[in-house]
Amino acid sequence: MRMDFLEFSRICETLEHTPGRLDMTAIVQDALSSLDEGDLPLFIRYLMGRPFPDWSQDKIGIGPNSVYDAVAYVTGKDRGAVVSTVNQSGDPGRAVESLLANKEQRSFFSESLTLADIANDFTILATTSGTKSQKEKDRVLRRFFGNTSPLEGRYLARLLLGELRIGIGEGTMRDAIAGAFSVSPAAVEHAYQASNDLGEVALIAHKGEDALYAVHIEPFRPVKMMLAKQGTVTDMLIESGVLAAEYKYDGTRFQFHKSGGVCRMYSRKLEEVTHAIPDVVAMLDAATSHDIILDGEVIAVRDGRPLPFQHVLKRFRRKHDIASHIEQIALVPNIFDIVWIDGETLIDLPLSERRKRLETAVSGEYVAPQLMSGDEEEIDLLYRTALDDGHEGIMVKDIHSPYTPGVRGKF
DNA sequence: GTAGTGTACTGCC
DNA sequence: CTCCGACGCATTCGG
DNA sequence: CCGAATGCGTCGGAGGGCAGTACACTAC
Repeated sequence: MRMDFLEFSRICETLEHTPGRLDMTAIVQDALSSLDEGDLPLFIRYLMGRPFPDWSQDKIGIGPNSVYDAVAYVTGKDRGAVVSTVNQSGDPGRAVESLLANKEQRSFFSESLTLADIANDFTILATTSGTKSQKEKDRVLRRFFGNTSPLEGRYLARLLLGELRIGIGEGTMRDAIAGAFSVSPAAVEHAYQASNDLGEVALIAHKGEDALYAVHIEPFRPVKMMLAKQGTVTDMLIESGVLAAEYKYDGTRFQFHKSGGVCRMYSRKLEEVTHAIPDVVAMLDAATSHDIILDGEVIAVRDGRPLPFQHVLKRFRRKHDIASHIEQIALVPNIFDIVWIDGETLIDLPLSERRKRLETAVSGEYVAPQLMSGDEEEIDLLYRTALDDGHEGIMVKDIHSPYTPGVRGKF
C-alpha cells in the first residue's frame, strides 16, 4: 500500500506539535516500520524537507513567487492577495492552507496524491527546461494545489520552498531509522556518511547492521564536507595535546573526484562545478595519478597574495564566458584533506594518518601547509603569519579526529 | 530572429 | 558564513 | 537524601549580502 501525501501531512502536523526530540524520534520510527520499500526513501527525504538526495544534481527550481501564483490561480485570487495573506501569518505554509480552506469551489474529482506521485512531479519540475518550461512548471504546481486538501497544501508548499520546519534533522532521522530496523545509530551514521542519502540507508538498514557497515564511498557521488567547530586553541590543546594548524582561506570549499581518468569538481552544496574551473581541475589532475577524492579550498590570487572572496565567487559557479574569466582571475586550490583513494575509504582514519596519505598521493604544490604543534605560542605565530599573508586566520584541528562528513567535528 | 530588460531562483560566505 | 533558541543529559546546589 | 537548578553539547533554524543563471517578454 502506497502512502498518501495526506497521511504524510498528518504525520508532519503531529511532529510539528511535538516538542521533545525523543518523542519525535518515536513517532518517525513508528511510521518507518510500516512503510513499503518504494515509499521508504521518499518518506525519509520529504520528512527532512528535501525533494532529492543531497548528492543529486536535481533542483526543483521553484521559489515563493511561483507557488503564490499557482495558489492564486486555483483559489481565484491574484498574487497580491496571496502575498498579503502570507505576510499576515508570516508562514507560507499556513497561508496556503487557509487560502485553500476558504476557496469557494472545490474540485469534485480531486485525486489523492501519493508520495510516488509527488516524486514523479518533482522530477518533472527538476528536468523541465528551455522555452515554455515555465508554463509547464506552472501547470504542475496548479495541478498540485488544485488536488490538495488545505493540510496537504501547507506541507506541500513548505516542501517546495525548502522550509518544512517540523524539526526533523539528520540526527533525529538517524536515530529513528536505527530504532525502526533494530540497528545501532553508529551503523546508520556510517552508511549515511558514505552514501549521503538517509533514504537509501533505510533500505540497507533493513538488511542488518553488517550491510550498513559495508557501504563505502564511491567516486562521483560526493560526500558532505566536514565542517569546522568553534573553540579556543587553549581548550583544544588541553584536550588533544598536539594540534594541526592551517591557514583559514578566504575562498570556496571544493571536493575533487578523479577516477578512471575522469575528473569532477563539487561545491560545498555538492553541486558539480567542473565546467566552471577547468584550470583548477587540470592542476589537480596533474598533481596525482591515483583515483582519489580530495577536500580543499579554492582561492583567487594575484602577485602571490590572496584576493577577497568576491573574486572567487565570480568564477566558481560560472557557466558563460569562462575562458575570459580564467585570464582575469587566477585560482589556486589548497588541498587539506583526503577522503578516499583507489577504492579505499579513509574517513575513519585519524587526521594525522590522512595527512600522511595525502602527502604520499599528491604532489606537494597544492597541498596546504600544515603546522603540527603542541605549543600555543608557535600556533599564535602562525596565526599572525596567516594574517600578514592576507588569509582570514587559521584553522586548528585535532590530529586524532576522523573525517566526519556534515558534522562539526574537531576538525 | 536577435538583443536588451525584467523577474525569479540558487548558492557562496 | 554567524548567531540563537530548544531540548537532553549530567552535575551540582540547596533545603 | 532527593528534587530543582545550572551548565554544556547537540541539533535545527534564521538572516544578511553578493554574484550568477535561466527564462519570458518586448522592441526593433
